[in-house]
Amino acid sequence: MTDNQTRLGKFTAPVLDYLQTQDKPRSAYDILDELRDKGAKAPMQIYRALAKLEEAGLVHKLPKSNSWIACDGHHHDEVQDMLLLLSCQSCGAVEEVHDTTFQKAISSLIKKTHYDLPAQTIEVDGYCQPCKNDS
Amino acid sequence: MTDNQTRLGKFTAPVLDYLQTQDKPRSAYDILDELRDKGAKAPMQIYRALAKLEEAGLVHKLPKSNSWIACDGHHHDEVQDMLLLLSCQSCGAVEEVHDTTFQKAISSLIKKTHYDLPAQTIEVDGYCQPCKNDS
DNA sequence: GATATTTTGTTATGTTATCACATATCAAAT
DNA sequence: ATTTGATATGTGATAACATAACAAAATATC
Repeated sequence: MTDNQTRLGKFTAPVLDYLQTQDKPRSAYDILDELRDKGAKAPMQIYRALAKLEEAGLVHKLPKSNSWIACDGHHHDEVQDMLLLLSCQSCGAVEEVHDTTFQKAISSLIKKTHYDLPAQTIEVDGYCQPCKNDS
Repeated sequence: MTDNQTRLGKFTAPVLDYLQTQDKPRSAYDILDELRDKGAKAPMQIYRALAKLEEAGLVHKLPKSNSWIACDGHHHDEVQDMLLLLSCQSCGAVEEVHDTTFQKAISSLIKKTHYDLPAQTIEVDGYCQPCKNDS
C-alpha cells in the first residue's frame, strides 16, 4: 500500500490536522507537545513530518518566526510560487498574499540585481486591521 | 565624556569593526568567538552590542539567517525604512536593495490588506550573478 | 525468506537567543 | 561627601529552535 498517508509518514496527518485547527502559527515544539499522546517523543519526528508537508505544499513555515501554519488551500496550483505571508504580531493571524504588484516587484528585482531567486516564503510582520484599530 | 563609543558600550566598536572586515554575514556566536581575546565571554555581551548598533543603523540583521552584517553606508538618511536584503546562498554576499518598485509593492500591500507594517528588514535568499553563472 | 532500502525511533548535540540577577560606573540630587 | 538613580556590564542558567548520528523496525526487491 502506497497511499498518501503512508508516503507522508506516521505523524504527518496528525501534524496537519493540528495545524488546521489552529488560528495562529505554531512552533515545532508546540506540535510535539500536542502529539505526545499520539506517541511523538522527539523533535525530529515533527520536523520530518513538517518537511514532507511543506514539500507537498500543505503547510508553510514562517521563516522569521520559526513557526508553521496549514496552507489556506487557495491559489496553490503552483506550489513553487514565491509566497508572501503577512503576519500579525498582535493576534498571530497570517494572510497568504497573492499580489501581482508584489510579484512584479520581485521580477523587477531579478532583472535589476541579476540574482537568481528560487521560490521561497517571505514573511512580513505587521498588525492586521482589527489589532491596529484596537491599539 | 559622552562620545559615541561610551554611549554605545564596550563591545560595540569591536563588533562593528569585525563585521566591517567580513564579506559575509556572521552569527552572534562567530562574533563572540572573535572577540574572546578582547574580553567577551557571554552571548549577551554581543547581543547587546548588536542591538545598539542596529538601533544606530550601523548593522543589519538578516532575519531568516540569524546573522549580521555591517551596513553598507548608502541610502540611510532614514534609518527606519523598510529594507530589503538580497542574500546569496552560495557566496554569502548581501546586497542592500533600495528599490522603488519594491517600496511601491509594499505600499500597495498596505492598502490592500489594511495591515500596518512597521519598518523592518526583509531577507530574500537567492544566488548572485557570479555564483549563478558558476553553477 | 534473505538481503537491501527506506522509514522511524531515540539520544545526543548544535545553534540562536534571552532571562535573571549581581555588580560596576557615573552623574545628578541632597 | 553621600545617597540615589540610571545605565552599562558580567555571568550563569536556561529557553527555544534544529539537526546529526545511529539503532531498530518496516518495507521492498530479488
